[in-house]
Amino acid sequence: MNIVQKICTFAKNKSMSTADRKAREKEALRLLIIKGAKKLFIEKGIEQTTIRNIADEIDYSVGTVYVYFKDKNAILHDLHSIGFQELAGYFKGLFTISDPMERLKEMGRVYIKFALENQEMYDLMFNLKAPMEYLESTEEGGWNEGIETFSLVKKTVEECIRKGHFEGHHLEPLSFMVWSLVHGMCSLEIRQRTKGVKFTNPDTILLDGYQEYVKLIGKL
Amino acid sequence: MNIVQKICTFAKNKSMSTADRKAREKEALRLLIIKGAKKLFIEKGIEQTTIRNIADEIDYSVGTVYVYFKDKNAILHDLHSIGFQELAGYFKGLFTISDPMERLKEMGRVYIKFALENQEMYDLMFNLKAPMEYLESTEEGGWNEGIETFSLVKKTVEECIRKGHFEGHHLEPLSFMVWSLVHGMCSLEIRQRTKGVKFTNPDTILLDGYQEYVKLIGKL
DNA sequence: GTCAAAATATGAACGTTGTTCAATTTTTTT
DNA sequence: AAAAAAATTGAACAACGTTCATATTTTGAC
Repeated sequence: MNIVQKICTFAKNKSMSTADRKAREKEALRLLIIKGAKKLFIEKGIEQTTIRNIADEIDYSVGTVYVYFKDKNAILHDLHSIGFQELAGYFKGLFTISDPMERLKEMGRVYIKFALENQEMYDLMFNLKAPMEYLESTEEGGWNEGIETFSLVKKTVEECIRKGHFEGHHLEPLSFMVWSLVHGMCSLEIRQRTKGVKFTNPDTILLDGYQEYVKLIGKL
Repeated sequence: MNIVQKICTFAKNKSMSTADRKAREKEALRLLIIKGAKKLFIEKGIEQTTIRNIADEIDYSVGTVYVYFKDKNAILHDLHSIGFQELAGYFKGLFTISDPMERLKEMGRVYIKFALENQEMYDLMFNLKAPMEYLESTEEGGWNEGIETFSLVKKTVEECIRKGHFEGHHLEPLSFMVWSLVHGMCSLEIRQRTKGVKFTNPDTILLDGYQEYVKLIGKL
């Protein structure tokens, strides 16, 4: 079928239905792969999951996975994006809180909760190299997932400043500091750098640490 | 040579010299491997460095590497410990600063400087799973490297509290928060999660962010 | 100096990994 | 029903960490 025929095929409606179905099927299989991958990642860890595992899980062959994804990094990047969509969704839900200071505090709690309940996903979003390597291997713009989620924090900090809080502080570095503080706690915990450090109460050290931060900014 | 002979050999001094030399040579080769590994890690990244690369670098065979190290994780753990020794060394040097608040601020700057100048080492110390996996595979106590370094921060925070700073705050969660804040900034930067986030001044966002923290605790 | 034994070093071989691609099977169109 | 297109397959490849029987070197007693 040459290009002209393709255009004709595209023009006549009777064959549009099958083309649409094909597209839907392609998307469905893509999603099936992602879903299988996510299941295995959570079950046995990202590093312990192979492409063969994923193919087996969804009853397809290895080759098929590579038809739908350029490489393993592409799968990891897709899942990393899904993680950011979920986190950003939680953040957006917090905009019902009108007091920006309260909203900012709650954002941190939601962030920590998300990180602890989705440790493999969090790893993918913030610790692993794969998603960033995928971005560098393609020419499809920057790290929009992170930028957009961060902008929700920045917007909230901005409202705080406008309301008279954080006097003498600057929006961007302050927002970065806030993000870093919460990320740092989650990162240390998930990467096992709190184990062995004998805190008085190891089980609540994250929330206790966060409480110190809340106390701190409460004075500003 | 049976066990009795070994004890005899150990008892008589004339053969101690060669035994000592042997021990020194073993230690020297062990150090050679570590040094070669570190060089390659810095040159081409940890993930891109193979055991074969390391063996080639020091003109030994793969097998020899495995005589001196149980597995790759053992090498990574050794280097991770060396990193902590270096960082703890810098921290100890700061105890010439008598004002604990000034010392705490300087600790953060030194920490950030160390992280940015030794990104692969920092990754090993705080982001990679290998060193912790090694600890779990052996029964040789906990994560002393991290605990001891953290205790230097804790000690300084304690002095701050004693001097009347951080009123209403608690030592351990507060220290954890401080560490998390600085680690979070370094982790986000090193793992490329600041790239693409269009800060007004991307080159200085870490120090700018840290400055906000310094400003913050300066009021307490 | 000689020689057996102990210590050290070697690299071929194994099982897994991510990845590719010619061949096969299935679906669509004519 | 046949031809064309699309989708799927799994054997094969290179590279990885790791092992271990073999080879080499060093040691200590005579």
